[in-house]
Amino acid sequence: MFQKEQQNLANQIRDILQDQDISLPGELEWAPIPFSGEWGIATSFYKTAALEARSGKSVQIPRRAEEIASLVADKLPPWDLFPRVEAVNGYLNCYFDPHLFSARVVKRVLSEEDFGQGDPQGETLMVEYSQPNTHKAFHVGHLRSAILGDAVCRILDFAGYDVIRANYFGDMGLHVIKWLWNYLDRHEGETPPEDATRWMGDLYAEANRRLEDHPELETEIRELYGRWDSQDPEIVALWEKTRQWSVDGFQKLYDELDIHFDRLYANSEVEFQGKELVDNLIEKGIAEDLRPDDAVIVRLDDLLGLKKEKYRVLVVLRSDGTALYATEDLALAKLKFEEYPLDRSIYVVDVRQSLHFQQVWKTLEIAGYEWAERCQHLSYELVNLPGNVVMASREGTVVLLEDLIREAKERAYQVVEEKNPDLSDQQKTEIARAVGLGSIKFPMLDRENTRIVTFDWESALDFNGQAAPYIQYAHVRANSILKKEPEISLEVLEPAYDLDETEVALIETLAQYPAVVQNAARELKPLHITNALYETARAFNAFYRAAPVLTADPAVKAFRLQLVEASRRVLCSGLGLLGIEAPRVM
RNA sequence: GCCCUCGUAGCUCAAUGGACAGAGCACCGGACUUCUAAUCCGACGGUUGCAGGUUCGAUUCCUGCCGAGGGCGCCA
Repeated sequence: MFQKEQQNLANQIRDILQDQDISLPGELEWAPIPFSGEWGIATSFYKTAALEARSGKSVQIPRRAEEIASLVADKLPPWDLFPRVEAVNGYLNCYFDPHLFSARVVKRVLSEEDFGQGDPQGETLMVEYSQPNTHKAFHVGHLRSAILGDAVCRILDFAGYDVIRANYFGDMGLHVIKWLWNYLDRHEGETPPEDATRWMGDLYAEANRRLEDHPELETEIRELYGRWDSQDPEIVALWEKTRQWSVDGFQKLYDELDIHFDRLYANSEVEFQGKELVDNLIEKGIAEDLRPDDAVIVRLDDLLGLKKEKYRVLVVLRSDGTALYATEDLALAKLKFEEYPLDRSIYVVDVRQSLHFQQVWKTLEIAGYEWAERCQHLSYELVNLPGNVVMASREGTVVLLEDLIREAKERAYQVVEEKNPDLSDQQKTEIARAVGLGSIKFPMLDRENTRIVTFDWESALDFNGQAAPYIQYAHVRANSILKKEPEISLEVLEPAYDLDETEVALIETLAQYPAVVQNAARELKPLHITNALYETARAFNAFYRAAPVLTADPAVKAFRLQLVEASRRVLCSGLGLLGIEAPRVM
């Protein structure tokens, strides 16, 4: 957050080096000084020395880097912001004046409406995530896309991008037909109970079991699919009604998780457009129509003249003319760019569909849609059960989301009861929700997207250590101090006392928050937020232990209260970016 | 066969190509008359899968191998 100071410093260094006929290889790169208790920024001159070496001078790079660093350290004029400058190992360490800078950081956090919020980037992004299938259960395996996509949207939005949140329902396909068949056969006239999504899933599982036991019933399925294709009004009406049951059920879950969307797409919506697009591909000679014996295919590698197989062959329409997922995805990609002025279109979908998306977008690119290259797959690994069991609705190896949420809240409630029995029941319930949901979301966000999450109850509901409750608790601690001193001045004065090292460390993490937000947005990685937030919480806890606030001398107290408020804001803001609530009490 | 991802402490995971590779969990030993101990402090723990290469410098980039998982024309 000291870009201006860095720039000034960099300019001075550039001048000094120019006088010596030394040229920089590019912009100087600054990083925080990595030693604990030390506070400032550092840059190194290895690249500068390496540039000299490459230009023909015979220099030993490490020694030369050291030389340059010392030279700069000697010539740099004294500056109140950086009272101490030293050259070590080819690095130039510029130490902040702790009083000046701490005041500046705290002042900035307190003066801004939303500290860390980025300037408008002038880029419009669509993020598609969650993508549940109607007429099926919603289980823990589906959760990562929803939680990851939601966090990415929150981060992008905060970082200054214009974000459109999209969902894409799988509301038609073989699974839906199976469900409708079983419903008509066994459950006609029934309406869903309170827990509609579970019931929808149960009926789907029942349909699968029946078909497995009696494969001959497949003919009935095909017959029913035919009635759908010919838009038999009775079937269409039933589909619309039952589909809504699922959609309403999903909405309840999304509300519970505080996950929301701006635009709901459905594959039934793009089925027809997809077929049209395929016709168009055939006309252009991009797709080969091999019907009725074979499907409609796009030979991507041949079209691109690739010798080694890379994109392979994409089937864009079944031989009987019915639509595939690919058919619909072609149309959906196009529809998104027609509806919105998108700079990028991001798909939060698991890694197994990686090739599929490469194929779809490459096909569109060949067809001349210039926006196709602005489609991006944010792939993530699956959520497994212990023993490397993949969740599958058909095999019954699932943990239902409803169950997970209920259990998480129950366990959190028990802990609140134990820690804080005097709270009202309503308060306990609210805390249990915040902590329970946080403990579900955090494990999906605090690791690389490309890593498999192994879900087990024990670790998901372990409220200790590097997890959401740790951060929430730090927030609670800040609040409990502020509760006792509700009137704090936002006029930040330079602290007129020797700062405790825990204060310096805490202020350091606060100062880095805006840069972390930008980095997380740029790389689409909520992991950067969880890391930074954990560091802030840890620094706050250390401060909390070492530096008394309420009992301190008035001048010390005044500044520390402001620091507590600044910390509280950053903790709350960061949790918000993850879609996790920051309770005031717990 | 081709392609993708992963391999770091006993376990789960971090680390813009930079300074001694860091946390949590587990185990062991400490700290509540305090702004709430859902906390903190200490100890233990490493040939970053292996072998090369690029670089002043590699956990990070490249190549090969080993191991795990995943994908590859009418599922989504």
